[in-house]
Amino acid sequence: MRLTRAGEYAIRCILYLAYKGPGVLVSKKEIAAKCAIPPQFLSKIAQELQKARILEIKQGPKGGFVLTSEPDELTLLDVVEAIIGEIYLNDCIARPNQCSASSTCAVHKVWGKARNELRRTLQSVTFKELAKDPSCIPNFEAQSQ
Amino acid sequence: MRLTRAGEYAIRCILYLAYKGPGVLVSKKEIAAKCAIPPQFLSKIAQELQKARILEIKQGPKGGFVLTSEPDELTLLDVVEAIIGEIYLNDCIARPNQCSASSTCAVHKVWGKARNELRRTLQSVTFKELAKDPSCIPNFEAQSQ
DNA sequence: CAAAAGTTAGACTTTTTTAATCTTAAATAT
DNA sequence: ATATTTAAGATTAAAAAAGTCTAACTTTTG
Repeated sequence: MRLTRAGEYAIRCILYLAYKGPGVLVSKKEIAAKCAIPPQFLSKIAQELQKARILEIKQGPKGGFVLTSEPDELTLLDVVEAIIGEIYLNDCIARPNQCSASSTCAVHKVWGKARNELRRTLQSVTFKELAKDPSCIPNFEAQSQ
Repeated sequence: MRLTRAGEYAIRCILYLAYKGPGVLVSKKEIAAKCAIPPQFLSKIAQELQKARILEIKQGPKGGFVLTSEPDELTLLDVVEAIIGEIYLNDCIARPNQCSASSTCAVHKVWGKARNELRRTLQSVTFKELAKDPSCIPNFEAQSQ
């Protein structure tokens, strides 16, 4: 019942990009260093984020990542689900057809409610708000480049 | 971000015991069959539930498990946390000292809030209520013993 | 246009976690 | 005493997560 490390990295990466501002290109190297993310792993994460149209990857020298979505429209939920897929808290809710229990089951209802609340909470926070405080970026204070 | 199978099994097992009533001894074999839980795995789960003082194990012939807690005081959260430990939704919140970001970080606050909501939701439901509807027990309808 | 710098994409490996099973031992009703 | 039932810990198997490697592709710049 934990967010994966890939999910945490994705949040940090987008937080950093949001802090720099949408449209600003930042090199992978810089992001990896500032956010303490293994560079190759960051590539994979960025690919997923690009698929979700959250950022764009620019190749070649002077390449890097650019935030394409608006920080005030981009939520924590968007980024988390781009990486780990739609959030479900248990398998029964995720695969109702495989579960022998009826959909009216009381336990199901609780997990469904919990899931909705969690998604709503993550959706209520935008990166515009989050980027006001860059303290969640591990090496934010460190020398640039 | 999913409940483990052990957690699901634990819920079913307790649901079954709660349906039978507190103080009623039910054999492991019966529970395993009715709740579709591998018998040996059920043993391990029961041991954890005993440690948490939710049920008691009785050995020997005519042995089995007895629910020792009151169904109207026993919550989903109690059972889930007995098996998977205290719920945390991300590592930063679970191990704040290992996380380099400050505890005042905005991202942390959101995850902390989400965690509290989730725990509160699971805590708001007792097994007395849940046991009214046994449809979450896979083979509930099947022939008894 | 060729070389250098930077990134991609997918396969592969390692590590960790989860799930389940096996084996030997212990408890207890009859 | 014995048959039944469960315990406890070791072990194995399977699945998921985390990270790395290799070869190829893009793009800037001399």
